[in-house]
Amino acid sequence: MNDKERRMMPLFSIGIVMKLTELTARQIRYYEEHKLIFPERTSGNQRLFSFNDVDRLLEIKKLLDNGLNLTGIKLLLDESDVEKEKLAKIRKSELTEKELRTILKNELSHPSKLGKTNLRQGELARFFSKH
DNA sequence: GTTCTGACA
DNA sequence: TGTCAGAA
Repeated sequence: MNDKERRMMPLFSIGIVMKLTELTARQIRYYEEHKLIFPERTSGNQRLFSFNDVDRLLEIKKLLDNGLNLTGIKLLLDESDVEKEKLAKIRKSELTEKELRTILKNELSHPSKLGKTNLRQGELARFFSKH
């Protein structure tokens, strides 16, 4: 079982997640209604949260403190997920030279969080020295 | 005892 | 968002 599968595994009850995130059950259910998290359900219809869900909830909590509304947070989280996949591929060297060039080109014209927080300096430097 | 959905002074 | 009801 790889890391991705581990992070997606449904493990925690809402009670556990409440303690882990210091959010109320009401808030957690509300965020699910608004498609910010996707917990599984037990045969008895009780929510089961993954490590990923907990991570997202902690991020949501932080973003809420910074004054963002749920819509903005959803956009950021979705975008963040896309970038995480890019990084995962880059780390596993699954990208072809052509794809690497495309990503770099896009980053130069439309800088995203890839070049700010997600990408570490070393990784960015690697792009430039690659060719 | 815990969690679920729906509703609202 | 908090909280209560009624059910699972």
